[in-house]
Amino acid sequence: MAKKPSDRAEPFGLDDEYRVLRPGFNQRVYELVRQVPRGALTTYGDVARTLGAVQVSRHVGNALAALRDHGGGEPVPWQRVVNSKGKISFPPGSPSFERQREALEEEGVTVSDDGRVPLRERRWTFVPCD
DNA sequence: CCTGTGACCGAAG
DNA sequence: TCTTCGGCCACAG
Repeated sequence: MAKKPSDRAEPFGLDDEYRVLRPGFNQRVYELVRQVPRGALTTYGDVARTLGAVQVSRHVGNALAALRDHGGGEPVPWQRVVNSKGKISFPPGSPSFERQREALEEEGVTVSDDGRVPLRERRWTFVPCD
Protein backbone atom coordinates (compact mmCIF):
# COMPACT_ATOMS: atom_id res chain seq x y z
CA MET A 1 0.00 0.00 0.00
CA ALA A 2 0.93 3.62 -0.10
CA LYS A 3 2.79 3.23 -3.32
CA LYS A 4 2.21 6.55 -4.90
CA PRO A 5 5.18 8.29 -6.45
CA SER A 6 7.51 5.56 -5.27
CA ASP A 7 7.59 3.26 -2.29
CA ARG A 8 9.36 5.27 0.32
CA ALA A 9 10.44 4.47 3.81
CA GLU A 10 8.14 5.65 6.56
CA PRO A 11 8.15 9.36 6.39
CA PHE A 12 7.53 11.45 9.38
CA GLY A 13 6.23 14.91 9.07
CA LEU A 14 5.40 13.82 5.59
CA ASP A 15 2.22 12.58 3.95
CA ASP A 16 0.76 9.13 3.26
CA GLU A 17 -1.18 10.22 0.22
CA TYR A 18 -0.03 11.46 -3.12
CA ARG A 19 2.27 14.11 -1.83
CA VAL A 20 5.22 13.23 0.30
CA LEU A 21 5.29 16.76 1.57
CA ARG A 22 2.37 18.15 3.44
CA PRO A 23 1.56 21.75 4.22
CA GLY A 24 3.75 22.99 7.02
CA PHE A 25 6.86 21.27 5.76
CA ASN A 26 8.76 24.52 5.47
CA GLN A 27 7.98 25.48 9.04
CA ARG A 28 9.32 22.18 10.29
CA VAL A 29 12.48 22.82 8.35
CA TYR A 30 12.84 26.22 9.97
CA GLU A 31 12.31 24.82 13.44
CA LEU A 32 15.07 22.30 12.96
CA VAL A 33 17.53 24.71 11.44
CA ARG A 34 16.98 27.06 14.35
CA GLN A 35 18.25 24.29 16.60
CA VAL A 36 21.66 24.37 14.98
CA PRO A 37 23.88 26.42 17.28
CA ARG A 38 26.16 29.21 16.19
CA GLY A 39 29.34 27.85 14.71
CA ALA A 40 27.85 24.43 13.96
CA LEU A 41 26.84 23.01 10.59
CA THR A 42 24.26 20.63 9.16
CA THR A 43 23.28 19.41 5.72
CA TYR A 44 20.11 19.49 3.65
CA GLY A 45 20.08 15.73 3.83
CA ASP A 46 20.38 15.61 7.61
CA VAL A 47 17.43 17.94 8.00
CA ALA A 48 15.42 15.90 5.50
CA ARG A 49 16.36 12.68 7.25
CA THR A 50 15.38 14.09 10.60
CA LEU A 51 12.01 14.96 9.12
CA GLY A 52 11.68 11.37 7.97
CA ALA A 53 12.89 11.03 4.41
CA VAL A 54 16.24 11.94 2.93
CA GLN A 55 14.74 11.97 -0.55
CA VAL A 56 13.12 15.32 0.08
CA SER A 57 16.47 16.98 0.72
CA ARG A 58 16.01 19.17 -2.33
CA HIS A 59 12.91 20.60 -0.73
CA VAL A 60 14.86 21.57 2.33
CA GLY A 61 16.82 23.78 0.01
CA ASN A 62 13.62 25.10 -1.54
CA ALA A 63 12.31 25.92 1.91
CA LEU A 64 15.39 27.96 2.70
CA ALA A 65 15.22 29.66 -0.67
CA ALA A 66 11.64 30.68 0.06
CA LEU A 67 13.02 32.29 3.17
CA ARG A 68 14.57 35.04 1.11
CA ASP A 69 11.18 36.39 0.11
CA HIS A 70 8.78 36.45 3.05
CA GLY A 71 11.51 38.15 5.12
CA GLY A 72 10.56 38.91 8.77
CA GLY A 73 9.72 36.43 11.50
CA GLU A 74 12.13 34.70 13.85
CA PRO A 75 15.46 34.47 12.05
CA VAL A 76 16.60 31.16 10.62
CA PRO A 77 20.37 30.45 10.52
CA TRP A 78 20.22 29.24 6.94
CA GLN A 79 23.94 29.82 6.49
CA ARG A 80 24.65 26.77 8.67
CA VAL A 81 23.18 24.43 6.09
CA VAL A 82 25.56 23.05 3.46
CA ASN A 83 25.45 20.06 1.13
CA SER A 84 26.60 16.54 1.96
CA LYS A 85 29.90 17.10 0.19
CA GLY A 86 30.72 19.64 2.87
CA LYS A 87 30.50 22.66 0.62
CA ILE A 88 28.36 25.72 0.22
CA SER A 89 25.72 24.88 -2.35
CA PHE A 90 26.08 28.00 -4.45
CA PRO A 91 28.44 28.64 -7.32
CA PRO A 92 31.69 29.97 -5.84
CA GLY A 93 31.86 33.68 -6.40
CA SER A 94 28.13 34.21 -6.80
CA PRO A 95 26.45 36.82 -4.57
CA SER A 96 24.63 34.13 -2.62
CA PHE A 97 27.87 32.28 -2.13
CA GLU A 98 29.66 35.30 -0.75
CA ARG A 99 26.75 36.14 1.50
CA GLN A 100 26.79 32.69 3.07
CA ARG A 101 30.55 32.67 3.29
CA GLU A 102 30.65 35.91 5.21
CA ALA A 103 27.85 34.83 7.51
CA LEU A 104 29.75 31.66 8.35
CA GLU A 105 33.12 33.24 8.86
CA GLU A 106 31.45 35.77 11.10
CA GLU A 107 30.66 32.92 13.45
CA GLY A 108 34.10 31.40 13.24
CA VAL A 109 33.60 28.85 10.47
CA THR A 110 36.36 28.75 7.91
CA VAL A 111 35.33 28.64 4.24
CA SER A 112 37.78 27.92 1.44
CA ASP A 113 37.53 29.70 -1.89
CA ASP A 114 35.74 26.76 -3.45
CA GLY A 115 33.23 26.71 -0.61
CA ARG A 116 34.50 23.86 1.52
CA VAL A 117 33.73 24.00 5.23
CA PRO A 118 34.86 21.85 8.17
CA LEU A 119 31.69 19.73 8.18
CA ARG A 120 33.20 16.67 9.86
CA GLU A 121 34.31 18.67 12.85
CA ARG A 122 31.26 20.87 13.19
CA ARG A 123 28.43 18.66 12.04
CA TRP A 124 25.47 19.05 14.35
CA THR A 125 23.45 16.07 15.57
CA PHE A 126 19.77 16.76 16.01
CA VAL A 127 18.34 15.72 19.35
CA PRO A 128 16.43 12.42 19.12
CA CYS A 129 13.43 13.80 21.00
CA ASP A 130 10.66 15.72 19.20
C1' DC B 1 1.26 15.12 -20.89
C1' DC B 2 6.19 16.01 -21.20
C1' DT B 3 10.34 18.81 -20.01
C1' DG B 4 13.33 21.44 -17.37
C1' DT B 5 14.97 23.13 -13.07
C1' DG B 6 16.28 23.38 -8.09
C1' DA B 7 20.56 26.22 -1.91
C1' DC B 8 20.24 17.57 -3.05
C1' DC B 9 21.89 12.51 -2.06
C1' DG B 10 24.51 8.28 -2.38
C1' DA B 11 26.58 4.45 -4.78
C1' DA B 12 30.27 3.28 -7.93
C1' DG B 13 34.50 3.64 -10.32
C1' DT C 1 39.37 12.31 -2.65
C1' DC C 2 37.04 13.56 -6.90
C1' DT C 3 33.73 12.81 -10.75
C1' DT C 4 29.85 10.68 -12.95
C1' DC C 5 25.23 9.12 -12.98
C1' DG C 6 20.78 7.76 -11.69
C1' DG C 7 17.23 8.82 -8.38
C1' DC C 8 14.13 11.81 -6.00
C1' DC C 9 9.94 15.30 -5.29
C1' DA C 10 7.30 19.46 -6.55
C1' DC C 11 6.24 22.98 -9.65
C1' DA C 12 6.33 26.10 -13.64
C1' DG C 13 6.02 26.16 -18.77
